[in-house]
Amino acid sequence: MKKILIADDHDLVRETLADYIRNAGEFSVDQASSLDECLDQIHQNGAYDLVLLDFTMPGMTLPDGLLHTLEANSNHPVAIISGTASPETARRALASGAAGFLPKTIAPETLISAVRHLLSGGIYTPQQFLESEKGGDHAPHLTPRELDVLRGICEGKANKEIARDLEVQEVTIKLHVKTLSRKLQARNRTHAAMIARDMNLIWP
Amino acid sequence: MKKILIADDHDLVRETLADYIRNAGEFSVDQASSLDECLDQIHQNGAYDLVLLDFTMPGMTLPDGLLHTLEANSNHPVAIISGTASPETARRALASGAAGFLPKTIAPETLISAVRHLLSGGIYTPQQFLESEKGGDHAPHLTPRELDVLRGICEGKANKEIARDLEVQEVTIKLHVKTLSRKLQARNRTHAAMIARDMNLIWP
DNA sequence: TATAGCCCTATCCCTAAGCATAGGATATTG
DNA sequence: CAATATCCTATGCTTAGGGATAGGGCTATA
Repeated sequence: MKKILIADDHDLVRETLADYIRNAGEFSVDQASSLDECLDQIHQNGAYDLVLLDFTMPGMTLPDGLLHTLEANSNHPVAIISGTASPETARRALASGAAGFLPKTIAPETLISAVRHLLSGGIYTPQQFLESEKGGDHAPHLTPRELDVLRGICEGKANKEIARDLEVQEVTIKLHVKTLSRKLQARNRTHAAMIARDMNLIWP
Repeated sequence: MKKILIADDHDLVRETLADYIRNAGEFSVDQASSLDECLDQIHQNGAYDLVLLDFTMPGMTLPDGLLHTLEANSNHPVAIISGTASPETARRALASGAAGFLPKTIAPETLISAVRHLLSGGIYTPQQFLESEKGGDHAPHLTPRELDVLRGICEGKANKEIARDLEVQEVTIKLHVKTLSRKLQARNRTHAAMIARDMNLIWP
């Protein structure tokens, strides 16, 4: 029987979901409620045949959280499951090596068939997320430093303050703000903050 | 048999959840996948004994979405259910007339008992959300105009741009930005945007 | 009618943000 | 080694954001 791990911090959602998948009778399901717990489970129980990762759980980021999980799971399929899904995010997830992207808006029966498909090595993405695949829309790669600055922006800090925290000059922060805004295609810091949140780029 | 309406845009979550509650054998459960659909259901089928409203669904805002639902449902209990729950938000929901606040992190069995409690006219809130009840932390009331400006801020627009859209002078926007930032206790527009998103004050 | 809340405007001011350009210091890697 | 990427700094500039203060007009309501 195939082993599946579901990682989601919402007990209510995760457990009813795990129940539902178990009731299909074909899978054994384990659970985790954070990224750390997820990695622990994998290390303890060995690689799973499929890992379903919630996009908005403690410790989860894109792409790092996904990459860590893939590595820990010996590159067995890992799919992202999310409620607040944008096509852009879906593409980022797939580009980073996810085997699938499952919005929580899909029907339960569809989920089961998606799981079967993923277990047999397939890639699953709903049509609507592939249709809007406008060309040249790369997943922006932010450097560690840029992420530091982005974190500060998201907390509403001023450049000067971020500079103090990171122990660099204010001009340097301005530089990072400019470049990361370009990469995110944001028109200013506020926009960048909102985009960052949409994309789950940061984690407090 | 008590009638319950669950409104959540995530089919997967809503349906597995509805199943779970139905399996308790005490309730009949209807579903809606947006605020509008929720209001429609109430108008068509009459008031429900309990409505569970997802916090992050199309059309949902606090407090307006909640108030509309309460009104439509003849003030029968309406509870908010949310994944991204902050104590602050919980307090805002309760202050606006919600009968309860159910984070999606609660255990499924706890949910059932909470539902029973709500149906008998009680108020349900997890302890942790009441404990951190620091005094004097009012739910900020933003005027319609302030919400308009806030929407613009969240889209990364400049004051000048917002002014053009709303057909007023730029100074007016600055005024609104200042006052709404005060009300939200934000240090600047970026911070205000993040807080607004946390509190679900805005909807595109 | 008086009070209060909301909305709009004006003027003055200072600081923060953002852009461009240029250069130096490290690392890593083909 | 040369190429690349990242990070930091500097100078100079323009515009945007944010704050204080002081009005006027409107509407609902006590």
